[in-house]
Amino acid sequence: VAILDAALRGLQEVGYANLTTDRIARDAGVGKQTIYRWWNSKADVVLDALREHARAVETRPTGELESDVAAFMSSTFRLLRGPTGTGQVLKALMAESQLQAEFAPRFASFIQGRRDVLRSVIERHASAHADIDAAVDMLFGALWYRLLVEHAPLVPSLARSLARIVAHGL
Amino acid sequence: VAILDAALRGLQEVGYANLTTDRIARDAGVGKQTIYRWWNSKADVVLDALREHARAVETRPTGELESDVAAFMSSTFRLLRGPTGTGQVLKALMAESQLQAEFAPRFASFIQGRRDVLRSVIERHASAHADIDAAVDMLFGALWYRLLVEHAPLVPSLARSLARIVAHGL
Amino acid sequence: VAILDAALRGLQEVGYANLTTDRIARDAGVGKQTIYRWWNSKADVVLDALREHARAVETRPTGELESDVAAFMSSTFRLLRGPTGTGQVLKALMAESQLQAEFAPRFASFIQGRRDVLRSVIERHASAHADIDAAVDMLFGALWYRLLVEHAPLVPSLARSLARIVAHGL
Amino acid sequence: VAILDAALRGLQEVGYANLTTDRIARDAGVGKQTIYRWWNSKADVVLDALREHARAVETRPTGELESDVAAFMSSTFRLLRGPTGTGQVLKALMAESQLQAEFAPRFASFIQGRRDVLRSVIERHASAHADIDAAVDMLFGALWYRLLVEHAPLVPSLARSLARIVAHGL
DNA sequence: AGCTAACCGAGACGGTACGTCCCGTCTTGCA
DNA sequence: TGCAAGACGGGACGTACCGTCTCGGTTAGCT
Repeated sequence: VAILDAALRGLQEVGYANLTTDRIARDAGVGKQTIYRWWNSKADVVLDALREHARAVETRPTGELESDVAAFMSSTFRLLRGPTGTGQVLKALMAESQLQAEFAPRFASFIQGRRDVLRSVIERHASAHADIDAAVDMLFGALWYRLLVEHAPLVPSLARSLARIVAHGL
Repeated sequence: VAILDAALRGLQEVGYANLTTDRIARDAGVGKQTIYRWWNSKADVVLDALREHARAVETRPTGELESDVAAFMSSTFRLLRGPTGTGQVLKALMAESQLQAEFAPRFASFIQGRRDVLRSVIERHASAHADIDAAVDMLFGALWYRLLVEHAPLVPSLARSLARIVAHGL
Repeated sequence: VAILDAALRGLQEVGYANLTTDRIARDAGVGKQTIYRWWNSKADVVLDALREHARAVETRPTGELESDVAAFMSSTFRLLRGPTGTGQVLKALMAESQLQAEFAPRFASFIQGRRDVLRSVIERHASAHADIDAAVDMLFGALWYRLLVEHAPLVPSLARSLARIVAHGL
Repeated sequence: VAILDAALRGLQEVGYANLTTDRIARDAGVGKQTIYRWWNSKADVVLDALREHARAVETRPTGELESDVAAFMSSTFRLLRGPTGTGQVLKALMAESQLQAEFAPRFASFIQGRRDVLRSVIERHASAHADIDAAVDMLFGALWYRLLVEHAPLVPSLARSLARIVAHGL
């Protein structure tokens, strides 16, 4: 509702770190208590506000494991680098989930949702005995690792490299 | 010095999130100012306190890429799961580096040190045109991903799976 | 009605200061709105709940000013020290009337009622030119002063002392 | 210090009921914590801010009980009606001491200080066996009663009436 | 040996955000 | 249709830490 909108607006204006509960409340024209009634912390609000963004990543199958994976990763990269600052927000949520124990499970379930999508993409092609979990961890792991450490950008060529290695390695 | 000891002690007693500068100062029998004279935040103190732990991961080369990588990853996993809570602290530092912009570069350089070690392990065997950066990102990425999200533990069998996929995929 | 009962029950269980409108409503099995429809604040509810208690103080005239006054004051003291906590509640209402401007006139009219009773007791005996208002203020004043400050209890001997001074002084 | 000044300023600008801890802190250019470090509530701050005002009431003895008492009461009335709003603030403090149990003893000791002054005035003349406590209660009682209920103002003629009754009654 | 200067513990300080509490009003859904 | 139930906007509260700033006592070095 208005609270989620206010949260997104605040994220773009001042960034997650400077986003306060008071600010969201004021922007949304809402009492602080109303926020605490429905969520446990600003992290939960932001996670909710973000959920719909994530749905945007969809790929239709081609015939090949490598190209499917490359397409999926590319599409995700694009979202994260996009103008909505989704990447920056996800970084902050990952951080919050480390520091606020009670937020962690809710964030983990969001992550699990993404894993399931990628897993189903791989399962379309992979042999049954392959270690798909490890592959998913490597793909998303590389993504998160670059996102968090920022030693290098999430460029399309990386998506292709990752896809190639996994496709050959499985 | 005594400050680093107090920091480590505090980490094990209350965890990173509940560790405050005041607490470290009191535990170390030191004025807060003395801490700020040498470090910029508790994250820097903890990073310093941690640096020596990381040096423990060393592997001597065998003849094979796959087994070298598996050994390196296994050894790292062991450290992270160890009784000193190194894994937990690293998670918290990664989190802090997202929320405190000025800490990020110092943490990134710590990360880069680890990358360099793994990279040199791979370079002993890989062909020159292989995408080693992507491989390193996948290996460390998978590690961090599991460490942060905790959807599955860092078991030795994962180390072997990761090594196999990378060795075949490169 | 049930609301007044719930208010009295609440007063004895948690005291005036911790009595909230929500609590009265919940205890009475009533919507908060229903309370606000008939009263302006919890102070008004409590004042209503209290009114009947006050009627209990009645004295029949003897022949003497001093003994009539002593009897009236004694009787009032007895009520205030009684097991219903009337004294405690009155203190709280006096407090509320200081902090909530719109409640003050309603409380003042309650007070005026008591003044009228005492005044008529004195007028039975006093000479017309005596300053009865001052006497009433002194008598009730001493009562309220001890009630509010609690530097000493409202014992019967005080009632006699007050009556003696006023009777001789007028 | 600056906090007490800010409190007094705030009292005159918005009155006790609308005076908030945040406001005092902001006006004084001070962190809220600093206030809570030295006082327990805004009531304590205000009580402190007020203490010096009270010292202003001093009377030198004449030869007569009645005139001494009348002078003391008159002088006190003048202070309470004065332009600093001392009377209004005292009302609010009396109210607070009813609603905040832990403030009550501190306020009571302030009250006791005033009692001691009046008592010593009376003791200069009164016979040893007279009930001076009752007299003090009546005098200050009448004062507080009118101050709190506001059924009539604290005019000098009242001071004279009270003094006469007490002087004749003792 | 005495005097001075640097250092450092202790912790008060200005400041910001937090999460809770209660108020008095507004909305919903059952009877 | 009326009322219980309770969500809501609002705003003060008291607490927790942050990073900076005094304040004294101690110590080390210089005279």
